[in-house]
Amino acid sequence: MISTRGRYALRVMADMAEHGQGGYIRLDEIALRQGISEKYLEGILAALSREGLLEGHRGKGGGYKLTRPPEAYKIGEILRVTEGSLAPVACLKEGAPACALREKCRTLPLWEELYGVICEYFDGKTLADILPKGDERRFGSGQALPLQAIKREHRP
Amino acid sequence: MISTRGRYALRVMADMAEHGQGGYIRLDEIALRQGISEKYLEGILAALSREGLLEGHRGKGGGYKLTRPPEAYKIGEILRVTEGSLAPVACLKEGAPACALREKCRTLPLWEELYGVICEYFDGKTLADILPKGDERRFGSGQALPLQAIKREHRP
DNA sequence: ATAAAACATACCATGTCAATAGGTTTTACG
DNA sequence: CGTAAAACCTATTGACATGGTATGTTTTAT
Repeated sequence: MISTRGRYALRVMADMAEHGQGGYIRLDEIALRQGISEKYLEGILAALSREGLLEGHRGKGGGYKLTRPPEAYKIGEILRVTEGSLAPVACLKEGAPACALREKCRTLPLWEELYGVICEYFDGKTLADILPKGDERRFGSGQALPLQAIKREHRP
Repeated sequence: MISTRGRYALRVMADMAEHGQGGYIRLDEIALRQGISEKYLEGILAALSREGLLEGHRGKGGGYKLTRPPEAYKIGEILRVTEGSLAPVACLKEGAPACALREKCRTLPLWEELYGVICEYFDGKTLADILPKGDERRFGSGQALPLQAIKREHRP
């Protein structure tokens, strides 16, 4: 199951895409809007920042901002950073101890296929897909360069 | 994430389809073959029995057996009985407290669609789909139970 | 110099999971 | 009958994750 960590992350990223005009957004502002505990949110944004999905700026006037246009964030990417893994069963997680019955297991193929379905689902959608229709905010550079390519990549 | 409860349930149902010839199979036999704690398995089989997916018979010569042919068990059904719900997020579970931001939530449609994908996946497969190819065991033709044969088959 | 903000670390309360323990009923069979 | 075999039932445990809190430290604009 997807925990609040990943769900909050998605909501917050969407919030930033909607409310950020290219400038930094303060954490407490986001927490207030989304009804999330400030301190708890800190840990989530820290992880997203560490992995480069967000850029944090310290000190007065600081905050966080997106580093890419919404179309360039795969939902799966955001969830993996915050949830760790999207594997539906423990034995498919990275670093999981090899199952002794692996070869005989009747259900392993089932989980593997489901894992594929889930990844396809989450990697086939971007942050832009969960924004209100027509919310095409211009970002810093505003270059169209990667946009169509990205869209084509994920929307066959 | 699917816990061991649901995963064990599937493996055990498959085991019973493979090794039961219409007769009752003792719990400890299954636990041994599948490498599952006997006592833990008790609780799982009890639930499946309570919901009518299995029939339990007490006393000497008792055990469990399937109540239908494998094709008639949807994977989703087995998992729901043992896992409780297949909802990918807490807010979609039955009896979950209504989310205050439900109407504004950017991510709710995402979870709802995923929930649909998961249900489709699990309800589109049956127990027969995880059995070895060509394993069309007769049911109801209750031949005498070859328990010794089973034991010999699986003890190296 | 100061205040605002991100960043970092440790802690806690709760709940679930997997497993175990110790019993009670039911049933076949000699 | 009596007995052993089996399912059934209830409670407890230890480990772990989750969601959240507390208490700082660094950086930065003014």
